[in-house]
Amino acid sequence: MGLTKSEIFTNEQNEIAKLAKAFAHPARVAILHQLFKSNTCICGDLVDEIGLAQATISQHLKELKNLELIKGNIEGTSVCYCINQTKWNTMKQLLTNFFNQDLNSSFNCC
Amino acid sequence: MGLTKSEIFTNEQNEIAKLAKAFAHPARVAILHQLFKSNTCICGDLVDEIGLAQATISQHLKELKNLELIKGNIEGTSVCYCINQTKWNTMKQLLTNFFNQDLNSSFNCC
DNA sequence: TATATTAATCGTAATATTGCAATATATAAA
DNA sequence: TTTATATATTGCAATATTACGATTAATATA
Repeated sequence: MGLTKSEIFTNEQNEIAKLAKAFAHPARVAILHQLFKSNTCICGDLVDEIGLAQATISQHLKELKNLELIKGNIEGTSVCYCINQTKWNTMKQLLTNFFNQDLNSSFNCC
Repeated sequence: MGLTKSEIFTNEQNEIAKLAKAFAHPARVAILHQLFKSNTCICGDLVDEIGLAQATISQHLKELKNLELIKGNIEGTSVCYCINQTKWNTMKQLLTNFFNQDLNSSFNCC
């Protein structure tokens, strides 16, 4: 128990859920906000900007990187992160399609 | 520890995260798919359609109801659920705005 | 009224997530 | 080469989530 039964859902449903998880924590939303807002996207800057420990930020960055929503680039001792625009766009497509699906009819029981 | 530090994030960041959680599990995505697809949206039908126990479906429905993304309507012994279109639209607005934010510049370190 | 049907709630086990201190790693600078 | 700087990883504690059997509550039907 406690284990999500992925096998009973469609690939699309699992993919939507997986991507939505990226935004399901305010720290990751804050990181993404920052990456959009700023040209410099050094990990240390994110730690300063958001008030969480370095280890915690690093962990959230790893999750976003695993989903390929961001890319990291080593620059000396620091790492420069930025949005992976290609993946961001396919994610956007999938999620907005989900949001924009129409009700089958005007019938509404509630 | 293990407790999300909501107070260090903006209201918008917390709200995005809270709503994204609704879609962060395939069972809830499946429930919403079903509610969009079908006129009849009886809880028992969802249990049959999706292969999870009644208690589990009921719990997921409760979360969606708490977020006000769906409404429930008692009909005899059964309960008819459907999308709360007003809330769905405000959610859609918030999330798509987030997805559509532009990069500050064409500069890209990666 | 007694019984069946439907959904919510409770209790609990298993698993996942969040957060951080401590440590490891890797590069830059002295 | 030694030291400083920046990030990743490890280990662990606290909390949250997921799933389901059992039970409860509420209505419908016989």
